This record gives sequence, C-alpha cells and structure tokens, in this order.
Amino acid sequence: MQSAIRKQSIFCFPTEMMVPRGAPALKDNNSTYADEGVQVVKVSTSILSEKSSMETSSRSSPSHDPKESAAIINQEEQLEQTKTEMGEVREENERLKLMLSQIVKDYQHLQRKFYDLIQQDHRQISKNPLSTTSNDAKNGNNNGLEGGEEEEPEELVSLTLGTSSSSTGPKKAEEINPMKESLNGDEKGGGADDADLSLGLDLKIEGFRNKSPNNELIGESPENSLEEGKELEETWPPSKILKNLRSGDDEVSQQPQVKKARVSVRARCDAPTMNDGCQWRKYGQKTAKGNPCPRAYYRCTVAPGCPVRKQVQRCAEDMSILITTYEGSHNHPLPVTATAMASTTAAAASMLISGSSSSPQGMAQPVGPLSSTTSSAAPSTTLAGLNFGLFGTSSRPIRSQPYFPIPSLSSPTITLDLTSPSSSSTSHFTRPLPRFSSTSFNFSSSPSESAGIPSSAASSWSNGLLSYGSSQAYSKGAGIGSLSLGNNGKQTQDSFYQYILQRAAVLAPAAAAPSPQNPLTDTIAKAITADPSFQSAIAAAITTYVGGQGAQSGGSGTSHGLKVGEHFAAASTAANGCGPSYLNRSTGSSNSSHQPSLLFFQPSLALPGSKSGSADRNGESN
DNA sequence: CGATTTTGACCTGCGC
DNA sequence: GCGCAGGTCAAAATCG
Ligand SMILES: [Zn+2]
Repeated sequence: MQSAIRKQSIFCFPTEMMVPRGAPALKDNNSTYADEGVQVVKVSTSILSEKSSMETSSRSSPSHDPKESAAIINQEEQLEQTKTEMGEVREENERLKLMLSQIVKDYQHLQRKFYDLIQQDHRQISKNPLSTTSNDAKNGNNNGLEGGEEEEPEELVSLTLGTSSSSTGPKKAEEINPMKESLNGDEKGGGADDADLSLGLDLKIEGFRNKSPNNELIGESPENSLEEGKELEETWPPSKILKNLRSGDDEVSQQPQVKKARVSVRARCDAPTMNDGCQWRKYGQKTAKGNPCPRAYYRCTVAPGCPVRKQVQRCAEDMSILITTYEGSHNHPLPVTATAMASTTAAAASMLISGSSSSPQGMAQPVGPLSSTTSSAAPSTTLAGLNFGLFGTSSRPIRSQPYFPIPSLSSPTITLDLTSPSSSSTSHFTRPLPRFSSTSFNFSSSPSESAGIPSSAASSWSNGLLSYGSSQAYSKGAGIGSLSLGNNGKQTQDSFYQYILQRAAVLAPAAAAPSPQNPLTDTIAKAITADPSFQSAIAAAITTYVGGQGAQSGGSGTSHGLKVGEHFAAASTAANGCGPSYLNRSTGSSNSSHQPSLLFFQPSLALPGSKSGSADRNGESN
C-alpha cells in the first residue's frame, strides 16, 4: 500500500508547469531561448531571406553585364529596393523585438505573482499534513491504484489535473523525492522509456524543476503531498476525496472551488477513444442522462498506482465529437506519445488552477463567449489570454442548454476546443459541463488548417498555438487579457501565430528551419519552454496534438519507444487519418461531469483500438 | 493464462 | 428520508 501511495505522491506536476516561470527552466530548452533578441533577429533574417533571395540573385548576376548600363541601372534599382525592403524588415524586427521583450517582461511578472499566490496557498496547505493517513487507508482499499492523486482535489491550485506528462512525473519524483525510489522502481519500466519519451516535454519540465526551488510550493499539491507524506492520495473518487479533503481541507480548502482540475478535450474522432498514448483500462460505463451515448470510465494502467482517469463520451450534438475528460496526473513516466496529451492537460490544468486560484474572475476578462458565462461564484480564470470561463455555478453563457445546475464547488474544468469550427467552442462548452463550474479553454482554430495537410499536425498545432499565443500576447501586453479564440480571435490568432512561430524559430533555430516533422514540435516545445508557464501550456497543448496524432497512427496501444522525431512524424501522418472521417451517429447529449474540466477540442483523434461501443450499461441500478 | 472488458451491484452526494 | 444520478467495484466473460 504504502509503496503505491508513495508513487502516487510523486507524480504531480501539472501546476508546476505553470509555475515555472521561467527563466531557469528554460535553460534546457534552451539555450535557444536565452537570447530573445537573437532569436528575433534570426526570424527576421529568415523573413528577409525570403524577400532578399530575389535581391541576391539579382546582385550576383550583375557583375557580368558591363555593356548594358541599363541592366546595371536596373540592378541598382533592384538593390535599392532590396535595401529598402531590408530596412523595413529590420524595422519590423526591431518592433518585434520590442514586443517580445515586453511580452516576456509581462509574462514574468505574471508568473511571479502567480508563484507567490501558489506559495501562499501551499504554505497553508502544508500546514496540514494530516489528512493523509485516513486517505491512505481508503486509498489502499480502493485498489491501491489510486493513491497518486491525492491532493488534487484538495488543493485547488494543485489541480493540475492533467495528466502530467510522463516525463514530469518521474523526474520530479526523483528530484524531489529521492526517497521514494520504490516508486521509481516501479515506474522504471516506464523509466527506460522515459528517456525517449521525455524529449521535448521533458525539457520543459526539467526547466521547471530547475526552477524548482519553488517546486514544492509551486508544485503544489503533488510535490507537497509527497513530502508531507502522502497526504492526499486520492484520486478522484469524489466521495473519498471529499471526505479526505474535508478533513484536511478546511484550511486548504480555502479555495473550495477548485478541487480537482479536469481537462476535457474535444476532438473529432471516429474511434471510440482517442489514442493519447497511454494505456487505459475500462472500469465502468454508464449512460448519462442527457446523452444517449454511454460514458466510459477509464483508468490509467501504465503504472499500477496511477490515479489518472478519464471519461470518454461522445457529444450528443455531434456524434463525431469525442469528449475526453482527464483527471489527475500520472505518477509515472509516460510514453512519448502520451506525453503530448499529458503535458497538454497538465498545462491546461495548471492554467486553470493558476487562474482560478490566483484570481477568480480573472485576471483577464472574459472573453466573449465564455466570459459571460462565468459567474462570479465560479472560479473562472483567464490566464494569460486564455479563456477560462468557468462555468460558475450561476450562469453559463451558453445558450441552448436548458439547464445549468452548476454546482459551485466542483473542480474547475478547462475545456479545450479542438474542433475546428470556431463557433463550436462556445457551444460545446456549455453542454458538457452543465453543472460544474468549469473553465473553458478555447483553442479553436481555423477549420481549414486542420484539415488535412500532410503536415497536418503542424497545422493543428499552429492553431492551438495561435490562439494561445494570441492570448498571451494580449495578456502580456495588457497585463492580463482575455482571449477569445473561438469566434473572434482569428485575426489576433494569426498575428499571434506568426509571433509564436517566430519565437519558436528563434528559440530553436535548427528546428525552425524547416524540417517538416520535428521542427514544429521541437520548435514549439522549445519556444514554450523558453517562455514560462503559459508558453509551456501552449506548447503542451501543441505537443499534445502532435502526440495524439502520433498515437493514433501508432494504434491504440501506447508506444513507448517512439522518439520525438518519429513521434511527430507519425503524428503528422496519423493525424490525417483521424481527422477526415467523422462519425455521424446519433448523437446523444453530452453530459456533464461533476467537476469542471478542461476541454480540449481537437480536430481529430481517434483510436481505433478501443472497443467500447457497447450500449449503455450499467447503469444505474439505482 | 494474464490482461481487459462487460456489467449489475454498490456507494455517495445532492436536491427535494 | 427518499430517490436520482454520477462513479466505482468486482465477479464473470472475453480477448489475445
Ligand atoms: Zn498514468
């Protein structure tokens, strides 16, 4: 039992992602990021190069034509033009640099604040170590599996929900708690994989760690839990959690709202389940009221004690849309393929948490759709630019739904809308999460892109990035901003998108170049890493996409062995597969889960593997 | 034969 | 207190 617990305790991290602010973490990633200025320059240069290519060609030729002065003149003219162009480009670069620096500053600023808040929370929490024992016992009963989660529920902030990427989990554990080797040992199996897996994500994570001094604080729950002793182990089981929480909670609970973060991802997929690279065991299925489609419950089986669970259900409205809700963070290393998703969720969760914890309404404001929804009560947070509209207990923006019970307490949810149609994001949000407060995260992107380009992966990502980026930009610029990606933001997205790309390029020059497969992911990853939390989140999201795709290609199972590059490549190819076909079936209604969750709507992630399909079940015997 | 899935029974929280 | 609904458990059935 204990061992299991320990393991669990180790994991944590999602929040960390947020935490890291920065700079240090970035190192891994790198060096690249170190010089923003340089990066910028590079970018600009690249841009220039495009334009200039003409120039250069012209220049080279000139020498040969002495005779025709006219020709020379023309050349000169061209040169002048090019020069002017260059000048423009330079100016642009300068501007970009300035913007970048500003953004960075703002970002750091926010992060610091965020950290402070987290730390405060943490301290409070740490004060109460107790709860664990009771929890443990319970956990043990449960299966041992769950032990890991622990605190999430309790700590609002810590929620991190997302499954953290494998990399994070293990690493942290090691670093943080050497003691818990047992865990490590178990995980080792995974550990070996880790190396492979970690890759891009790892970098990020590591960066965080480095920063870690704060980790504990920052890390929030997970780490704390470990240190403290396992306090919280529970997973989600609400009841259990609640109990535990309650006991310990009070103090911690100050932030009642947040219990566990949930991240929901909405993606179009034929397959019964999205392949996220992890191994899942189905432990239950039930029909939810509003939705004809049964909801399936899965538990992570990669590691014995992994607390992570996910719910999979088709959106009633669009059968083609698969809503996957993740809870908890993995306490073990994940396969590369899984990393993307995990990191994404973690990032989302962290954002949620941070946002919720830090400022209820957010720093930002509401963005169009969501914002409105968030009620005062609910913890909505908009992190930097993202929309986190929580559906507060009170109201949701959403329209159609007839009812919104929305419990106030439930954990916050973030919804990522990957589904292409921008509009979808808003609508979807509402439904899925009727009751609980949730934050919505829109990454809706332009539809067309995702569609099927070979480098589809890239496209999808880009979307996510863009939106994200835009948000960041806003936030940074203003301090805090809300982004509304879905409907409105396209313009911003585009610009943002460019911005991000540039950054990525700068950060990871090599990658930036053009290599189809890795580059994006790498660059993104690097870029993300470079920037602190938000970026990380974004990056995670991106990686997720990629990962998801890759996974798909791979097939249902988890493939540990893949390396990043491969992974991506696979992803790109795979992505297409899923995307195209939609399932049209009857739709049920989506359902709501109690807790809020993040929804990620991805364009398409399908897993052929899972079989679930059977009709409803269990039901509810009651 | 082990790992998963299936599926009815149970449990718990919540609203009335 | 009762019933509903979401979630989980665990024995039995399947799958590979
Ligand atoms: Zn796991």
